[in-house]
Amino acid sequence: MVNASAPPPARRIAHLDMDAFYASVELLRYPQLKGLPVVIGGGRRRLDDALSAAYADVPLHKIPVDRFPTLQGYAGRGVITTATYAARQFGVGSAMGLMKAAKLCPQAILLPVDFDEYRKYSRLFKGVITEIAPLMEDRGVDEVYIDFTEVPGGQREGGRVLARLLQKSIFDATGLTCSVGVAPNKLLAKMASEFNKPNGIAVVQPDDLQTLIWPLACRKINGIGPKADEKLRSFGIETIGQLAARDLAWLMQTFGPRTGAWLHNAAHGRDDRPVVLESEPVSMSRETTFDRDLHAVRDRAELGAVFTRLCEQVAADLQRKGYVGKTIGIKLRYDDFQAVTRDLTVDQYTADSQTIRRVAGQCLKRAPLQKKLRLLGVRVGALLPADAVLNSDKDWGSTPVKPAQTAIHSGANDPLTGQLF
DNA sequence: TCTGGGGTCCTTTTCCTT
DNA sequence: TCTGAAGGAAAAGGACCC
Repeated sequence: MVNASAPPPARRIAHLDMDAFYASVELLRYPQLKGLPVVIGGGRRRLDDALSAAYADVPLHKIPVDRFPTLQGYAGRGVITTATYAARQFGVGSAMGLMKAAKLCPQAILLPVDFDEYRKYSRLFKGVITEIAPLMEDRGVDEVYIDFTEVPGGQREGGRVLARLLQKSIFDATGLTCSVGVAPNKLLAKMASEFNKPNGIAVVQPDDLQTLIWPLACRKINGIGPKADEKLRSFGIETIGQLAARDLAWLMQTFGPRTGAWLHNAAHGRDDRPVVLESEPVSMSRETTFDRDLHAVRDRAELGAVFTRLCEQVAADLQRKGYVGKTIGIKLRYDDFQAVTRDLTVDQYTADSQTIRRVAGQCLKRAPLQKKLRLLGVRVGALLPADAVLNSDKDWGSTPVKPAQTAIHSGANDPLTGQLF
C-alpha cells in the first residue's frame, strides 16, 4: 500500500523526439554524406539497388560521394520528406516539390525514403526506452510519450535525470540523438521537447506557464495547424498568452463548443489525456500518385491495374497484421488537386482483396470521373482483430457482400466504368 | 514546376427510421 | 399519403500529425 501520509508524486510526462530522424539514420549508413546537402523523398527505386550493383564489393560508407544521384535535372513528381541542415540553407524543406528543390539546390543528393530502415531504428530506440521506463505511448516512427511519474529518477530535477539517462542509453544503442521535454502533461511535454533541439532536455513546471508557454505562437500547440492559426490571427490572437486571455464563452461561440473548450484548456496548459500504451488501428489504406494524370476512359486499363494492386496491397496489409474491416472506401484526387472520397459499409468483415476490389469498385462508380486523376487510394475501416470476429467461415474471401444500406446502381451500362470497375 | 503516403479525429451533411 | 420533427448511423469532407 501507498504511505497515506506521503503526497502522491507529481505527474511527470515526457515527450521524446528523435532529432532529424530519417536523415540521421541515412547518415549512419552513408557517413560520407555528413555536412552535404541531402534531401530524402520522392524516389521510388531503392538507391541501394543502384549503388550496390555498381559497388558490389565496396562497403556502403566507402561509396564515393560523387556516385550518389543529385537533384540536377530531376524531372518527375514527388516531394521532399526531409532535408539536412546543409540543404535547408538553400531554402529547400519538407513538403517542397522535388522539381522546385532541384532549381534551388541542384547539387543536393537525393536519397529515397527507406521506411524499413527507419522502422528498424524505431524499434531499437523504443526498446531501450521501455527497458527503463515501461509506460510508453507510441506516437509514430520517431516520437513517444513516456510516463515518468513512478519511474526511479523520474521526479529528480523535475525529470531531467531520467531524461539524461534515456538520451545516453539511446545514443549508446543506436548512435542517434533525441530531444526530451518533461512536463505535467502531454501537451506541455510536446512543446518542451522543442525548446532545446537537438540533443536537448527541457523541464516545464506548472509555474512556468506564463514565462515559458504564453510567449509562444499558437501554432506551437499540437493540434493548431495552419487553418486554425489563420482564424485565430484574424481575431488578433497570435500567442498562447493572447489565446489564454480570451474567455471561454467567446471561444466556444467562435470555434464551436468542443474546439473552443479545448483551445481554452490548451492555452492554460491543461491536458489530462493519459499515456496510452496500446491502441488498435482504425483503418488501413494504400494510395498512389500517378507519374502522370490518368483519365478514367483513355487510361482505364492502366487505372484498373493500379486499382487492383491497391486493393491487393490493403488486403495483404490487413492479413499480415491480422485485421478485418467492413467499411471500404476509395479516395480520388483530381488534376486540380480536389479530393473526393466514397465509402460503403458492408455486412461482413473482410480482408479479402477481391471483396475489397468489388466494393471499392461500387464506390468508384459513385464518384465523378470526368476530370483527370492524379491519385487513387483504397481504404478499409471499421477494423476489428480478425480473431475477434465470429464469422462462420474463416475464409474471408468467400463471404458474400452486399451493401448494408441502399441498393447501389450497378453501373453496368455506365460508359466510363462499365466493365472495368 | 505545384503540392507524398499513412494515419486519426472532428464536423457537417445526408439518409433512414420512427 | 403527406409533412415535419427528431435522432442515429453512415457518408463525406477536411484539419491535422508524423
